[in-house]
Amino acid sequence: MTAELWLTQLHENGYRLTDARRAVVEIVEQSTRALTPVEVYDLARKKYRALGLVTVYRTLEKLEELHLIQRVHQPQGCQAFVSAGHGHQHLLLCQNCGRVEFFDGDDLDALTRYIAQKTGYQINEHWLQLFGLCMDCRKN
Amino acid sequence: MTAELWLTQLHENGYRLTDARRAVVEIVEQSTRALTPVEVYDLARKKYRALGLVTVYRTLEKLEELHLIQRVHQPQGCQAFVSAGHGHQHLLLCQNCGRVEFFDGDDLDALTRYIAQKTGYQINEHWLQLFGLCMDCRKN
DNA sequence: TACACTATTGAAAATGATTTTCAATATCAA
DNA sequence: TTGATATTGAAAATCATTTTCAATAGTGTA
Repeated sequence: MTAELWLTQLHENGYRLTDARRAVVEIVEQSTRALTPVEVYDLARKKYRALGLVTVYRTLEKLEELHLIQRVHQPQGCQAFVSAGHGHQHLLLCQNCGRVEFFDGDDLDALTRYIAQKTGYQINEHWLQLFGLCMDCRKN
Repeated sequence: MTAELWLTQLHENGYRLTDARRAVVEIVEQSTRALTPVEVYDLARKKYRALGLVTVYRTLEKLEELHLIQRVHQPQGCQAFVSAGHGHQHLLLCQNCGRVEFFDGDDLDALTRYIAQKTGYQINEHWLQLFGLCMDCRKN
């Protein structure tokens, strides 16, 4: 159960463990889709009715700060978060159901070196994201 | 003067040419940085005082629809637009001054095929963006 | 276990970004 | 030149996010 690990992380970083945080963590950790704050709010309130939307925002902020979740950029908007992969990974998104997959194994070094040389930029970082249809969504 | 071309594009697509649109187009077309709607508004109002912010939004919407500009996604936010490159190109952003460069010549086919095979996804699209420091900003 | 300190909470209000509504105006084809 | 109508800016409405604040709950300590 990784939700426990997330809570441990929060605790080890000086944050208190509350029912509100537990509810948010449980929802976000086990989702295979990126969720917006309002979606998290709606889902987490099934576990903890008294939860406030503001607390969802605040909890997501902390989870992002601890690199447990990451923001997902999509053509439709950039407000959603998913549980973050480990190490340097990239996202593969299903355009139909929103399912998120991670992958690594990209080797952009050659490209990066080429572009750096051609443009004179010092390149520090890259974002790579693939979009498509997951196995399930291809079946219709 | 590409601004003229943009106006022609607008006209050919059934949109009228107005002073407001001319001012917005001129600003966005010649900028090397991504600009937010408010930034466009402030700059364009130097050319056309009566311009309204709403018209900026509406004009940006049309320019995006015609693929003359594109939205730029950054860690700080995703509200800014730049003039779009031709064909399939990617962005290289200066983390200091915001300057935007285009590049192509990425070959992600091998990676894409590999990920498709490994995950069962049908991959339709990819986003690749590099971040770094431009020549000028490296000098300090 | 009880306590005290203070981080955390939810509600309401404030802010910021974007969209809608609407009556006045400007564009453009005829 | 004119008339149909696309476009405009202002104000209001909406949606997302942040701030404020007093009440409450978590945590380490006694």
